[in-house]
Amino acid sequence: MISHKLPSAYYLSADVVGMARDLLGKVLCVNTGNVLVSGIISETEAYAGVTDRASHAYGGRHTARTDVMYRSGGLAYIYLCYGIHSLFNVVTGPDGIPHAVLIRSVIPYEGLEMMSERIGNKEVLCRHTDGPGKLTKALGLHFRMTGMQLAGDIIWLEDRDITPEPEDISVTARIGVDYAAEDAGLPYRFVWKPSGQISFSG
DNA sequence: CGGCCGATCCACT
DNA sequence: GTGGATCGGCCGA
Repeated sequence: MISHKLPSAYYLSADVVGMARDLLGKVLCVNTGNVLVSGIISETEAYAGVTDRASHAYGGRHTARTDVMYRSGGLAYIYLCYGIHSLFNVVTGPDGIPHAVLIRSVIPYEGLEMMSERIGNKEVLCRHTDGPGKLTKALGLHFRMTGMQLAGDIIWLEDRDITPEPEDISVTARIGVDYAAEDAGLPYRFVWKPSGQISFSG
């Protein structure tokens, strides 16, 4: 069987905004306890290195938590937000450049039974995975998993040739970053709203 | 060591 | 639309 897994080299692009756009339609897979769950990425935000006031690495801040952002692309950066939610980011870019893409929404894809269990045995709908804190709960991603390789066999991304139509993608300012002053309005958020049936060629 | 705060979510009104 | 939950990280003293 063909592997659709994205290779480590995929994550090395220095264009973090382009990466955020490109991740739409990719499949985020998580395998814990020998159970696979996955979702199709439908909303992302770019966080652009040390110059981005909204980034945890702004101004070169480099702490135990943010160290993973500075490493070569292809790692998971997962952190606790508001004391409750784990938020999942894809670390991108070359070594030393702390770029990351926040995954804000996915479309439930595989492992619906496991996802249902995780969200309280409800029927799994898009509304259960359409926020950064919600999708990590459904997929079983936890901030303790930060630093994991994305080309490994616990967390990885796949290219299943799911390609968003350009007209179905909107670009907006990022959510919840008002504190970032002049960077709050940057067009770094990408939202894919499929207008028709999602098609698969792979 | 203390205090503040957050890349959110949900229950209420 | 509003406010509370909830706690690790970060910074200043």
